Amino acid sequence: MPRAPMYDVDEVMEQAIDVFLEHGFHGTVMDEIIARTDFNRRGFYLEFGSKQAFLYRVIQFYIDTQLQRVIAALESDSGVQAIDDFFSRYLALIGGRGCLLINCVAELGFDDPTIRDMGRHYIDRLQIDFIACVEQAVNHHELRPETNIEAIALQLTSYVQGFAINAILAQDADELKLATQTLLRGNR
Amino acid sequence: MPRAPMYDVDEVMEQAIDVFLEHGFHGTVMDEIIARTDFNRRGFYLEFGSKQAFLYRVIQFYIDTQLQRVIAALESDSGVQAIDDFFSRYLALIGGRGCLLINCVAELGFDDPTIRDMGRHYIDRLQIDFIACVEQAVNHHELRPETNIEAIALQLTSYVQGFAINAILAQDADELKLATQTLLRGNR
DNA sequence: CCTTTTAAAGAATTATTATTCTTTAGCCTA
DNA sequence: TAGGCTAAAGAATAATAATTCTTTAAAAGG
Repeated sequence: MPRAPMYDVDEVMEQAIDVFLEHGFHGTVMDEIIARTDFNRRGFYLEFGSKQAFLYRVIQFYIDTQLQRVIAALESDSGVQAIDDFFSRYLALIGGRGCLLINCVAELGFDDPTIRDMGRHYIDRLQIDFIACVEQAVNHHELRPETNIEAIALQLTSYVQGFAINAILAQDADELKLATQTLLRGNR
Repeated sequence: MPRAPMYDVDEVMEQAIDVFLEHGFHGTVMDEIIARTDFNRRGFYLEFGSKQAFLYRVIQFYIDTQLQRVIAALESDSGVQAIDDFFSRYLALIGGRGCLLINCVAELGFDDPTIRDMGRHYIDRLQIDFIACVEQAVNHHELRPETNIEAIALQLTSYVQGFAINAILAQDADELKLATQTLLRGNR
């Protein structure tokens, strides 16, 4: 029997997310991936085949774990509270780092259909979940009955992308948090 | 007297904007810049020094001409009409292409302070101009007096970033336009 | 405790791409 | 129209970075 691999793929994914968030896809060099994830070059190519295939895996992992956990707030709970939860979790996720999926869409989206599709699915899901939440809120009399549900949901979906960009620009996490509070308060 | 250069720097800038929008900074190779702008390698390095210095010039040009023209809607006119104008011009600018500044912030912002500063100035200016517009709208009784001016302005600023991302993902310009109309209608 | 298998480490290679250099030829002036 | 200057074109070089290869050694089973 040969020795077992020392790296845990999930852990490597987590580490890779940080690296790609810092430098983007093309800005990240293999040397840094190797240095900052705990596995070796040969293992890398045996497991993933190429840097690009690796990126796809990392993004999918990011969606399935990080973003999934945030969106879950919208799907488990419901109404206004769910939306508050969502934004509070989302801010915690992207604060000081931005969103890997949105960054990759901005960097590669025009050229790369795979990434564009991932982005579209994510946005669609967000929109659908927001609609359900706002609908619930109306039903529970948390929002006025004449509320334009689709429009409000679309606003919320847009905020999310806006935050992802702001997270890169904001000096510190607090600034972003404050902005979010101001933004959501105004909507009541 | 030597022969005069054949290229017009402003024209080169316009052409370069398209290339960088398509492939991002690192994804754009010099060969394509040379092929699609009408000037030559030597001229390029004489004029700009490096690909990175060139990017800065192109972004600044993009801000000073394209984005400036759009933001002007907020500064010349005023009130709700100005905001409508702004979004209609902005959509025309980014439809099917996205926003060069936002893309560069997403790709390089974490690593590159110069670009981060450009992004911050842009967002700050947007926010200030929106505040002035919303204030005017309240004064002219286009919006209710209890309107939370800062919060509404922040919402609008966020939409702008959200649109920039959506423009990359939307199949066609119409989809984006429709979404925008829905979004703004809901806010009245 | 030796053999086999393959993981780890990192050196070597290859590919790509930014930058520089060389050649050619156009334009202006004298 | 000849000469000098420099723009255009693109070949050559240098730098960087992705991928592959080689060596070393750790673990499991006999």
